[in-house]
Amino acid sequence: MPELPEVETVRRTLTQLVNGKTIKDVKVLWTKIIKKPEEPEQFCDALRGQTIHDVERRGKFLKFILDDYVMVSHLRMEGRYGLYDKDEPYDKHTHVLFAFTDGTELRYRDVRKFGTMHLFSKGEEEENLPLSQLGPEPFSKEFTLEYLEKKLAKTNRKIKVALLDQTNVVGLGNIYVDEALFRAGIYPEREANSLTKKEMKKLHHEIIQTLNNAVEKGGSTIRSYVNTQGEIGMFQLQLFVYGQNGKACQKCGTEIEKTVVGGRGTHYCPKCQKNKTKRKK
DNA sequence: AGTAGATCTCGGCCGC
DNA sequence: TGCGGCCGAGATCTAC
Repeated sequence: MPELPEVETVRRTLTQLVNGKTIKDVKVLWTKIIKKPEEPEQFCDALRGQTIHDVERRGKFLKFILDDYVMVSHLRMEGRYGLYDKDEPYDKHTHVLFAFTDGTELRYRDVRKFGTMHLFSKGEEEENLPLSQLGPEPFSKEFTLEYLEKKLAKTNRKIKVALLDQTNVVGLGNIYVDEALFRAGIYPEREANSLTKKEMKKLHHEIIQTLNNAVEKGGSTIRSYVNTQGEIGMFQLQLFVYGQNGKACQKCGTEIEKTVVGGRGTHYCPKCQKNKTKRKK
């Protein structure tokens, strides 16, 4: 569920909470979360004594920059980080604990246990999975209109499916892809290569805008949001279509519909996002 | 090479 | 109260 804006919000908060802290010990209670190295014990051994210098983001992944390593962490659906006092009890959904030398503890909670952590020697993280295949950041100068046009022109996949593909552009998940398509007025099942130049331009703009608005909102309203459990809060933009099925479209009043596209629940306004798949002539 | 579809990760929750 | 089975999001794997 956390997509680029949520991950960015978590990153900003995390950075304020853990930068400069030194790891004294690591406990892994659910080993399947640790994907690299293979032995969780090696994961713990490597991290002991390391100082966190920064927390960065690549797509939906968090990167913890340490002395000699980079820990790459994906929250998947329900992963959360929180800073606690080491003596505070933890619940059954807490799977990884990073104890710092100052008596605080960074804890990873994940009800579904879908999240992942990879530990790389510094400098090796970008050239290996899971980061190596990722497309450009939507806010970067690489993500130009021309780039998007080129990518989408050579595929007849449904536009929603193409946008969820993180090798094309990173950051969009099921929520913001529906929102961006709504804002751009594009039917989610349109073949990517059928988009007109004008639609392409609008879409490119709305991808950036949708994500940027969400980041701004998260950044300004809950800059350092930590709930009473010490957990870092996530934010969600006011949504036009996602989860709004059955409700009136905020732009035209038509009822928002829900279908399945590429196996994903898909929300759209049948009037604002007309199906123009069959273009005449 | 590109892509559709399968697989994998689980606890919550639904219905019986 | 128990339990089989489905759901969901995203990355990755597999087969065409």
